[in-house]
Amino acid sequence: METWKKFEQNVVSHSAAHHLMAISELLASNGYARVTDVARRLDITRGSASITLKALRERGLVVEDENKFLHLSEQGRELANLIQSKRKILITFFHEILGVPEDAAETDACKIEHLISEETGEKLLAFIKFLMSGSKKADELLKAFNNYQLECGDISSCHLCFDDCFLHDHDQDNVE
Amino acid sequence: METWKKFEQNVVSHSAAHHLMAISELLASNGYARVTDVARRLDITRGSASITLKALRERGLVVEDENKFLHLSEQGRELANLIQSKRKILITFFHEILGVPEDAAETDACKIEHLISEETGEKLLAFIKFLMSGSKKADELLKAFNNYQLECGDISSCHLCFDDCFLHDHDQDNVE
DNA sequence: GACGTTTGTTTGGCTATTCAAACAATACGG
DNA sequence: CCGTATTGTTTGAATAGCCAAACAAACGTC
Repeated sequence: METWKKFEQNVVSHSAAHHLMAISELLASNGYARVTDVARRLDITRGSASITLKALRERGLVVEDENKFLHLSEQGRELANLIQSKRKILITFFHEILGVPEDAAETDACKIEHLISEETGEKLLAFIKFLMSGSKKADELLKAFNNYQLECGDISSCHLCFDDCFLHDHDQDNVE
Repeated sequence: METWKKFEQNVVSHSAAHHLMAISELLASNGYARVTDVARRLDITRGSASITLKALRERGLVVEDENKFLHLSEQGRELANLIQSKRKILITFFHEILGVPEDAAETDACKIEHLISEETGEKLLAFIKFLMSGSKKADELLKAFNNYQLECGDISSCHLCFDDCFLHDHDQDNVE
């Protein structure tokens, strides 16, 4: 399978992920979640929410009351938590560590939260924990990175020109 | 506009991005790129490629010869390079720095390369450059992170439980 | 020049996601 | 009991991608 086709092969789609998280958040804030509440929260029509939620019910991620109240199954809850964790990890990394403005960080995180693997999420979490552990080494490095960014002026002078920098270092390691 | 709806609002879709990159790579490796070549490279039918490439032609990202040979417009080339740069940056970060296995890093990068903003890409590039600059501080930190990872054993013991760790540090800063 | 291959396009079908609009069921007020 | 509002579902239409299959044009071979 070509790598690029794996884009669609995720546990849940972006839309489905947000339906699950909407239920989770509504339960936490309002105590209940119905089709209408999910639709309102996601700013889509009740019809759309109804259909998507029906599919999630059939997949066993969402459960419905006798009274039409929606709940997450154990599996659904785990999935929602997983994605929410990834989002928080990404926002923290982009904003707190890289210094991307908060709203841009949130947009980027929202786009990719349901796409990154558990493995990458875990490693990134470990990295963030390490950098924010308060250890002298980490603090110094973060400070140094801030200065480095300032020195570079607008890093935009570089404009994502990755190639020139150090891409082939590895190949050339052997050549030396 | 709800943040979560921005998922679809990108310069190009995942599919379109890969059509552009396929042309770019085919031109580099074979010297030419036709509809059939793009289709073969992406492992889709010629029909699908034909339609997607037609749309890209209409958007001015792809140009066609008198002889049906495909080329990228200036804009198309820039876009392809941008996305390719982001992919390389992401792979480097996931694999070289976080220690995610190479194929997992590539899969993750492929999924999100066309989604992250220029700003995040630039900051991430700066961060990578800084960490891989060979400076003593950076090297020590990377080594320390590796040890940290080993100590934690399988970080899976933590399982993306972001919340407990330090999420609310900021709110609590003020409380003290 | 007839036959087979390659190439590019078009068509019909499928899935997922959205909307708008129609509809049914339930509930509340008077 | 009638009218109105709320809720949830269904239906028809749109878009984006994909496939399979049919098709036309061009090229090669003998």
